[in-house]
Amino acid sequence: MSKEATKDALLAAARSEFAAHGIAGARVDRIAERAGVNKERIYGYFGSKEKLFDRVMEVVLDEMAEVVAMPGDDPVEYVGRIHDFYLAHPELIRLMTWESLHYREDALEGQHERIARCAAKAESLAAGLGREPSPDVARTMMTLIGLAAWPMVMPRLGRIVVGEEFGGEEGHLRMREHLVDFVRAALGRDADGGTAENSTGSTDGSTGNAGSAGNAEESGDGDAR
Amino acid sequence: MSKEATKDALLAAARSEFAAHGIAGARVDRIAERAGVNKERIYGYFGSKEKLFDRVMEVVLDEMAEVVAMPGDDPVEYVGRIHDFYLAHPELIRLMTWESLHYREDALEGQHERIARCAAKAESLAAGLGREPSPDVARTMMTLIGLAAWPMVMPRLGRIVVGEEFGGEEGHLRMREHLVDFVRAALGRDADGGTAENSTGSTDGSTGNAGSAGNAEESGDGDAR
DNA sequence: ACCGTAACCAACTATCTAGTTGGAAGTCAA
DNA sequence: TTGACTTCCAACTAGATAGTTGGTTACGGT
Repeated sequence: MSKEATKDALLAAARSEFAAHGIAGARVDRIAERAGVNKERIYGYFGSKEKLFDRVMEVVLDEMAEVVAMPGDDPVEYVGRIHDFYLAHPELIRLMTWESLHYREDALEGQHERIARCAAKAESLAAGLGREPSPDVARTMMTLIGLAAWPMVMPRLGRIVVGEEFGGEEGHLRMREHLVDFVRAALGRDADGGTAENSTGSTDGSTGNAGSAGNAEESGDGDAR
Repeated sequence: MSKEATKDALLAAARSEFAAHGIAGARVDRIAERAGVNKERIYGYFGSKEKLFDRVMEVVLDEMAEVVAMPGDDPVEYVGRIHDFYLAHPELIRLMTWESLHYREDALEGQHERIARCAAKAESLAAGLGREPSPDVARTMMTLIGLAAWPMVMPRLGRIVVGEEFGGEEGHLRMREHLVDFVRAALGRDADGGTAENSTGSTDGSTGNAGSAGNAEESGDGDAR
């Protein structure tokens, strides 16, 4: 096994382990075992458990930036898309959440580039909104990401607030529709986007929009907790 | 020291410890020490570290329900209010977050009553929105909570997306305004009172037209499942 | 005072865990 | 082959940690 392959195996194993148990809960022995590599390699290549976590997070943050990329021409459907992605890749959002709890002020490697890249994305969103790039557009982007991710971040709260029907495939679909509608209203986009459906200020039909959404799921990514 | 006082001291200490370090990261010795109580009492009264965490969470969830209570007559300012509360009580949101990562399907004690109580709140929100209580109103409530909490849940993401100015008192204030505007637009409530002078100026665009948008949707076929 | 019950605690233990060590097995060049 | 270098690993260690134990102190009734 080459050096790189070993490192990759460790990173992949660490990713699952950290996603499932967080930093404190993760066990280096489990990581090594799952990677089929001797534990000592973790220290040889990464230095410590925590540094390994940081390396994992750097990759994850980049992926995150990738996903969140290109709000494209339709900020509304954008939210649906992110939502679906998070739903299909729970471990991504779990890692983000662990990281946020760990949150130390000192930046992760490459933070600066990530910020820069993100600024580019915000420009794209600004274009989609027909506005100039500005901190406020960036805040909108932050908010859209939050809306899409929230149901997956706080499942128990969801069950408390929404009730039993929060969960399940059906529940997720309903939530998705709700989010898309919410954002549509917030951004004041009455169907100007190419979507076929009539925006209907007046409720009723409801379902119409969800259909337009282009696929929803695609379950992938095993790694359940 | 009476039994109750000891238990309370332990719960309070546990709350800080768990908020700071999570379940796996928390140390029972630290909890006992901070409570000024012998560690063994934790096992005597609560059974285990994990059960202690559950007890803490039951209290926290109740508080959460309390805060989230009474959307009252103005759903828009409601979001600002929750936002401020979370900002002022970070440990509450941290505990919620740890818990969500821990998430085991089996409900915490009293989950049912919490759900019931929350349903009552949703009714209040429905009234504020001028709509009938429905699962969709509950979803709106979930979304509003998410909007208010998101910046505190994902500070690092905030810094990446929004940039340096995300943090600090100024940053929080800006975010708050943004959120309130966003919700106002989404719920189609024109500004009544003199809230929020629009600092960013950005705001305007949406508010106007969004008013028309009115409500979002109500799913036709009642409840699934 | 006496007794039973319940709160309390110092010290202990069995286990677990991050991190280390010293050397074996490959790799490549001369 | 030799020798320098790198990747790899089984076994080890020092310290931490959740959970126990056995006994002591406070308390409330009779």
